[in-house]
Amino acid sequence: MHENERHRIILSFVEEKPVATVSELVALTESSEATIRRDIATLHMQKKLRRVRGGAESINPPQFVGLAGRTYSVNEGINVSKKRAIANAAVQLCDDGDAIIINGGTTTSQMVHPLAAKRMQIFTNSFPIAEHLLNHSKNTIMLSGGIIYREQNIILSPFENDVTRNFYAKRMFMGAQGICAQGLMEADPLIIQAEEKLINQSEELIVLADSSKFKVRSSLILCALERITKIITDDSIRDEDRTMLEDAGVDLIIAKETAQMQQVAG
Amino acid sequence: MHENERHRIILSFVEEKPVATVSELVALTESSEATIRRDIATLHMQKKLRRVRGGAESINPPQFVGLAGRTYSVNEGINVSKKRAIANAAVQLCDDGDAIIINGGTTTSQMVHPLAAKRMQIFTNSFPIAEHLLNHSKNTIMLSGGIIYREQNIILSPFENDVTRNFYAKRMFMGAQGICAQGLMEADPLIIQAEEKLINQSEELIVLADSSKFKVRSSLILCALERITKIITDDSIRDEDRTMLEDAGVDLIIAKETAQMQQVAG
DNA sequence: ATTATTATGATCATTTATGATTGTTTTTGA
DNA sequence: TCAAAAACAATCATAAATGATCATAATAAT
Repeated sequence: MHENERHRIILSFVEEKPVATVSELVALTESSEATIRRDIATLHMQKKLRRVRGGAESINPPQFVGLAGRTYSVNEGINVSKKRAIANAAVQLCDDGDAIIINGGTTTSQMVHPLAAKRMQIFTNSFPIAEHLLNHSKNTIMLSGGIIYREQNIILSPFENDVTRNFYAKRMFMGAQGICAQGLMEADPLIIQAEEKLINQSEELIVLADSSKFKVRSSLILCALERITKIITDDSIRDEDRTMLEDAGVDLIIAKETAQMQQVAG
Repeated sequence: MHENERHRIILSFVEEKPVATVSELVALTESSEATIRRDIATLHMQKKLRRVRGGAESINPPQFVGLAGRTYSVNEGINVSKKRAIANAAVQLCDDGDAIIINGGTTTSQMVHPLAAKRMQIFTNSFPIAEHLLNHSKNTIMLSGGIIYREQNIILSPFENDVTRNFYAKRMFMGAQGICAQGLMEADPLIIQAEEKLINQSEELIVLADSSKFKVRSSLILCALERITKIITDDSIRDEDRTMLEDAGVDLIIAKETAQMQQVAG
């Protein structure tokens, strides 16, 4: 058996177990312990797996660590105070008794804190949002079903059978990776899929996006600007972007970090 | 058992309790006290937990509302060591790579600790089970969608659209409030509803029930004894109940408590 | 075909993980 | 306060895992 062939077998096996032992891999590849150890050492150097005494373990997936988790940490730090102001403005659009949909994301996650004081019906596909609201609020929580993707922190079903179809709310809140004339943009196909499942389940589509998002373009278009009811952003938005939104008929809400907010007609 | 697996089990268990004792962890991992103390020392160095006399405690804020949370506290104290032994026996029926279904309940919840060392596909309708496994294991977690009922700690959809229909596993594990000749019994209609949704989604139906359950009768029949593949219980089961199960063609597994577990029970 | 190079397997000394034993320290409760 | 029990640390023996070395087999280059 060729080295590469063994490596592939080893890597696929390692994914299936908490820790794959040397003897298991010996049996699987019908080679000697020495060979397996050399393979493991090589793959360890290549960071394809982690060598541990007794065998090897998978290097991924990263542990899921909730709202302030590591997988989000890259984005978490950016513009937190602006995101918080935007999230606050979003929650101010809601009243007790309302039913809303919240799509998972770093900006929408900030909504959980002001939502803790509310008494609403909240449907979400974000496990950490549900977790937080369940433990820290009295809201009624409804969750989409499916596989929990740890990286993206969303619950997504590959099937058509999905309670998502049974929920309809006046307002849906979502984030975005980028906004331009083409529409809302995302980079991760999984997130696109999750958002597409939800996007027609509400009357108003409210997008939470700090002003930096207007510079970002990604590879995947989620929906046209015209579909959006409101965009909540911060006061650093450029005039040209403001005009772009006006042309598309999108309401623009500027969230002030001073907790005051100002509405501009669109 | 590998060091890493023990560490996961230990960390998983420590989160649930004010203080996890050495003997509890010995029982849970089936290793010696010396090993557990070394593990605790290691994890203490890594700041994954805090070492205290008698065992270890979580490093996180002490106020935790997870599996041992408020709504469970009534039942939690009853027969914990037996439930733990039964849950252990249940997990021993599983191999890495398997897909299983776990129905929420106090007994099935005990499965999370041994499951922390596995690598499986786990479908559940219990939010706390999903929460715990997501945070403390590398298993793939799949969740049913719907409304989260805080009292019963289950996710339940009143609709037919439900990803539950898309999942099928070799084994499903569930608890019960009572077992008698009429079949499995429950008292709460919501729980009946949740269990009925799942009951046909697996080949084998494995019931976890400590021996006290054979004395309980409730108002609602969930399913006939004949539908059950195996029942895991403890050695206090009466002969007449044993015969009843034999007549219905149900396999009986007696989960033995280890010496340490019995100590804990006292 | 021959040689050089590399991959593999076997052997053995070394290191590491584990469990049992023993003696010491700390806690508990009378 | 003191005695018993529990928890702990230290040590050692054993078994497993590993690393180093060398011999052999496979492969490539000339």
